[in-house]
Amino acid sequence: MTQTTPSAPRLLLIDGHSVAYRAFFALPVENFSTSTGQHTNAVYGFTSMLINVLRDEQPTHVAVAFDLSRHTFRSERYSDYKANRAASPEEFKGQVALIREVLDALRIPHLDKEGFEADDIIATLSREAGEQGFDTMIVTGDRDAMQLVDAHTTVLYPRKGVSDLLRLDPALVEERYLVPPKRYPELAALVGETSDNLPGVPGVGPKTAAKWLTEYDGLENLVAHADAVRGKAGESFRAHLDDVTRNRELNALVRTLELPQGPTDFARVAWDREAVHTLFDALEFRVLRERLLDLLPPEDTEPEGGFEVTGVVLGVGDLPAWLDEHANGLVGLQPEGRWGQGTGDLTGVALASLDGAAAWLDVTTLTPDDDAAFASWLASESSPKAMHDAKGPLEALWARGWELNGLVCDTHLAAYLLRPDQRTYDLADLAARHLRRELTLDGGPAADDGQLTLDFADPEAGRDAMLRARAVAELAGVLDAELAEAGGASLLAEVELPLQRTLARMERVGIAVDADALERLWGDFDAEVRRAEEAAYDAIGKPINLGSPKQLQAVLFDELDMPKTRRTRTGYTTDADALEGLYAKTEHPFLAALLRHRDQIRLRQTVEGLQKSIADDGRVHTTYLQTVAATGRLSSTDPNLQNIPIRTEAGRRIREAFVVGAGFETLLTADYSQIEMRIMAHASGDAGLIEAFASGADFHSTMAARVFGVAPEAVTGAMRAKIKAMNYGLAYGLSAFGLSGQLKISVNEAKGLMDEYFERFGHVRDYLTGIVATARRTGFTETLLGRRRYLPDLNSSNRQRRDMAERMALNAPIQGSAADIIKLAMLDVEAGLAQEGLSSRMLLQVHDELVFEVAPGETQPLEALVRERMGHAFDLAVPLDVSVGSGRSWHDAAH
DNA sequence: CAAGATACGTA
DNA sequence: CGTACGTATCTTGG
Repeated sequence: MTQTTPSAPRLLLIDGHSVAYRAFFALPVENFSTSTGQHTNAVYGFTSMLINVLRDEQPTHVAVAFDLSRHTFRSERYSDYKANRAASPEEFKGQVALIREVLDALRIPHLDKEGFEADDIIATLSREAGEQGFDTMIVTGDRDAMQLVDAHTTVLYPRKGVSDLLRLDPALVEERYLVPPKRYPELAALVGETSDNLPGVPGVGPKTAAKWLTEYDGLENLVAHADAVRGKAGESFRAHLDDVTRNRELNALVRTLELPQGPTDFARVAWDREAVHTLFDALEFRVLRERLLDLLPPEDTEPEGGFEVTGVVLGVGDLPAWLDEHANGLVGLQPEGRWGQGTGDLTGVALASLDGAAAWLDVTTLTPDDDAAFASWLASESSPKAMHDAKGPLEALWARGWELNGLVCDTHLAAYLLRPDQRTYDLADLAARHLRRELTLDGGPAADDGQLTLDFADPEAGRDAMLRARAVAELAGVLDAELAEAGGASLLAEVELPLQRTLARMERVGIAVDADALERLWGDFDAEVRRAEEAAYDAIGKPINLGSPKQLQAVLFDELDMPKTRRTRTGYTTDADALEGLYAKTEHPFLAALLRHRDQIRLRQTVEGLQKSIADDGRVHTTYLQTVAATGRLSSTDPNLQNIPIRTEAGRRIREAFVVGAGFETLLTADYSQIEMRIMAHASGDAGLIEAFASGADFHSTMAARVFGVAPEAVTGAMRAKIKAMNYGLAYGLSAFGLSGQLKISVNEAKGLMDEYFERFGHVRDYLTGIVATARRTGFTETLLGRRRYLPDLNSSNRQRRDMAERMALNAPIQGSAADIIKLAMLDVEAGLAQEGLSSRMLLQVHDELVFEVAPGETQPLEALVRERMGHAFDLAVPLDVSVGSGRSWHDAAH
């Protein structure tokens, strides 16, 4: 491939200590620490700077120099050297070692030398680099480095913090310091350097110093003619000649060190991706990781460590023969194009076979013969294919009229099942982690979202896609094997893979909305927003930004002097709970208006969001994310249809705008009641709990009757509410404190309630403690279908982290098993629709609820089908209760 | 301008 | 000081 390489190699040298120290003071240490208490502000700042410079300067060679200790030849020569410097703060210590770890992971060499400073190393390397024809960039906060600037050497000096780097070339050095770079240390010797504890000549500043140096053509000559220097400053100079001479000796950088490595040894190489991930996980650098991954991977990858394909760009009529020859085993398929909102379009497809052959097909210019051959191969169940995140591409394939069958592995889904709490499943990272291979792409690692645009004028078009296709094909085998090892093979093959297609269908179909109804709603909510706004302004006598927590805090706690609420990181909370508490105490009309405003503005924006997502077909097409929730749930985005309001009357009105589409009869909703408690009953085997479900009576009341030891008809509303909160809280790792807060009772009372509860339902307690104990031992929790979630923090020495992990461990198998069950139900229902030849279709999933669009005359058969299939998706020790409702809108279909 | 914090909707 | 999410907005730091 052709790459425009600059004529000269570009060497980046960084003064590690200087930059780290700058970063340490630029970024507030209290905002940068991991949950284990390790401070990371210097590491963060250094790494952030490094990423920026790698991106902006595109160096071909990189090295970092560090100071070893404060004992150097300079401190030998002058014991007060840097003696004014405070010992480095406690929080700084240890961060340098972490920076070195970062460099190791990035495979960037770092050097130090006993008795010398990082500056001297850099001075030596920059000299060598100059002699060897490099262009050199030096990042340092130490001004002594100015003396190194020349036509091929630039200093990048942090102006403020560590991200704003000033680029100093010879002209700029002269402009700023009034002398050429070579003379800078002479000037510094006269003026002094407080940070090094080198006093200069009193009364002599940069201007005088520069004037003298110019007049006498340098320090040496100036010293020789010290007697001739006139004025008070001249006297002062003569009185401090020794200081000046010493300063000059000390600030001269050593350019002739013996170093084990030279510039040519610093060529950039591929990162150790696994180490990067491990380290960034430990440092909790989320954003930096993303920024790092956005960088082009280094070009100098060892070929044997990367992916190679023999790629061809298929021309007219080439496809059938290629498929015949190479598509005999598993083929990796890498589509390029764009997708979203339930549809998409493809520009091209790369195919890669495990025999090493790869092909690129421009699907926009296919002949009818090629099209037919491709369509038939795609649709063939017996031609095995692997893809990475196939759902979007599948919708794009459908949009071109192609069917896809024989997808035996999706590396995105497989990687998720293996490690469900990763943030991303970037193909290059998977290759590094599971194949220990570097996937080096020209176009950057961005193609996962389908937004990559390819330039077809480029003859290399398709190269990246072919490499990705090859990586997918190879990964498929490895991930399958790892998954089999972890007991997750059937979860992939029988649940997630088929579900992906089901979700694609749901996304493609979308749900109809009544745009006029939304318009009216918007108007109503908007009017309410304005009214509340005015009421709020009236109540405090002036307008403020009601959406600004900061301004609210000023009004509530300073001006109105209300009692302080719960603390947040930045002040006092103004959340709805707290405002209601304040209202109960003060009855201030501002609070009522504010709460009303919050409500209405939120409703308005929900409506607005929906309006913006209405597609040309008058329907809203959400996107389900299948690999985001660590428990195994789905999530919904763009727009999120899993958080449409239901709890308040005003909110429910929004559900009236989700309606049955043309040609269909009604919407039908079906949801599981108390599925998580049923899973708890099943998994714990608690006889009391199982019985409570078997009775079929109101669950919370039944439970309350048992806990309080009263007859079912004697259960009061308060008793039921307490037990209901307890029931729901159990699966979340509820504490007595949390329960007390929620029920507004004392911690003691809450504790008593919990004791009483567990007294009656002992197996529940045993089950819950057992989950945590097992997970602590094995390292993971497991759902009914064997879906794992790894929780290494269960053994953390940090109590907060450990407690958090314990709550996750309690919740994951329960929430995850519920997710398993509804996923099975979705597949069963879909299969049932096909078997029974029904035209009704599944539209939405909201964790324990499914929404269907019912074809004319199918209400009865669909309801029967849904009840049957959802009710028997998985065999539990208690019945799976399903409630069903139908109506013209989602609201009306509620039950 | 991007990232974090806050607030809040759902199960 | 219960879990799992996504989105809008404001604030803050680069």
